[in-house]
Amino acid sequence: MPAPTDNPGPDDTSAPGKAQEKGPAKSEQTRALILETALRLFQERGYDKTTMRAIAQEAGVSVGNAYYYFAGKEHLIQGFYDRIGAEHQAAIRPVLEREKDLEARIAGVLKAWLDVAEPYHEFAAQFFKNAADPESPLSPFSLESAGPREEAIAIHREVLAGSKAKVPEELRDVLPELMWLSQMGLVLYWVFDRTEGRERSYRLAERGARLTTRGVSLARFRVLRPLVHEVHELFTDFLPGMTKLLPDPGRGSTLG
Amino acid sequence: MPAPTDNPGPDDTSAPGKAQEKGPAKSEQTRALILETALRLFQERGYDKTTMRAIAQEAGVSVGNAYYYFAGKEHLIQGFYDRIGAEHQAAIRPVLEREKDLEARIAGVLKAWLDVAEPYHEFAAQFFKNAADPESPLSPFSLESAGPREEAIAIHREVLAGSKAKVPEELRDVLPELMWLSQMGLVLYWVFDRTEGRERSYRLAERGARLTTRGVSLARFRVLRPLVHEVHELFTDFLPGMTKLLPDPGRGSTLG
DNA sequence: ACAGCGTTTTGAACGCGTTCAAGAAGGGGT
DNA sequence: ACCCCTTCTTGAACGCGTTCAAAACGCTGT
Repeated sequence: MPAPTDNPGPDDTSAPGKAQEKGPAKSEQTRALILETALRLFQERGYDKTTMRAIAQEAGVSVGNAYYYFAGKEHLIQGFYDRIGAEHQAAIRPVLEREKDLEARIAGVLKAWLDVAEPYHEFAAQFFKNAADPESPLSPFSLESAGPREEAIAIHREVLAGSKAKVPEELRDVLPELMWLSQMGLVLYWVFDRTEGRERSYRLAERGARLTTRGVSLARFRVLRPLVHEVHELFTDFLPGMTKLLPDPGRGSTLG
Repeated sequence: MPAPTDNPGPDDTSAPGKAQEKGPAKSEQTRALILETALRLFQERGYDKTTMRAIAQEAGVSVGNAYYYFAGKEHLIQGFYDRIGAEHQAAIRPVLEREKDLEARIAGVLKAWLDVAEPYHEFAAQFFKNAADPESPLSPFSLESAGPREEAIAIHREVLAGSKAKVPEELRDVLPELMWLSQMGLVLYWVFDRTEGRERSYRLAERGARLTTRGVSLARFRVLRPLVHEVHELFTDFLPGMTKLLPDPGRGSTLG
């Protein structure tokens, strides 16, 4: 367990001093300074070799101050998630406008992710370690990541909606989530990928896009009804419930 | 990075003193003692709350001594992997002899795993953290895990071979690996599963078994040819290569 | 100016994983 | 017996993430 994150300070993504009415508090500047410094050092030296002391010193603050704003070292890499997410959103815009073919759209979105994530590959493993930990708020499945996750799924919804492909009724709801899940698979593969320029990951993205497209277009055949139904059931039952698997996040007042 | 694992001491799973000709060296006893103590304490107090100092003290040795036998704290949990693997092998024997129906065989094997793994669920997350790290030898995809991984895949091969289901030529080779991969998916789900008695994981196992079975039996239809071909290609191309994605493990003598 | 109070900042201290130089044990070989 | 070499064992020391009591700061009301 990293830490209960019950700091007295403002939590991640929360506003500065709440009693404040004025502009961007000094607090936000300090917070940003620490974050920027951390991300820079992570990129320069790698995650493990960047110490909290170094971050603090380089930012011109004390160690304790860093912990006032961030619950722990791993919370600093949340900044990378956000950054990648934002860059990805920007990168796919032209792709989704240009391409109308489903396969091209999927491949485009996936490859765009690989593109923007490339600079961070070196320590991607590091945040994957935390990602696999159900306790960690950094896990893509965690409640805390619900926002970014929804955004990512929305991308796939748009990929699907903007294409001319005919998607069977039954799949329409779950498919985006399924595509997101397979994207997580790609990410996992990518993390392990040591090939030059992440070449194999790009090829996997292409193949995955093709496979998905074929699957979708075949899904309307009669023989596949039971299979499609099965897939649909499995993912409606188990995917949305994933976050619910985690312990209830402190139901303070149960109204009873 | 945990540590280069180039200790002077005997490596995991290696014989004791090599110059020795005699029986089970004292060394092996010490090693086993430390391991047993560690596993016991992990189970009693959880992984994080068990310190190396406590393990050493409880085992009646010094901290340094533990590090002589094990490259690091996380290497101690390798013992759990082995234990689970062995217990699983034993647990599936009756299942594979009794059941001849493919779906029942798959479900049986998966549920058997959930059964034997249950006592370790509490800190399963901990070893999953390492598992997602490509650098870690504990990752199920790592070269170091090739042995256990092959064993696990062999189980699925046997599941398939011993059933009366007709498996299309093209899938016969890759299917066991695919089933193993989906098993890893189940394990991931299980790690996150907080429901009573891991109830949802069991249901997912059942559903997964059904889905796989349906998929296999449908795979012989004509319309599905391209899809099956796609799946086959994707997994022959990318799955076996996974370990190859990792950096070459010191190619000492390249024979040329 | 001053007191009161929330917010922000500090840095010493703690606990833990890990390392390492030094020593103890156990055998041959002479 | 003695030396020498490998194998094993020790525990102090190091580095790092993290905590916490105390101080500094900034603001508002009087």
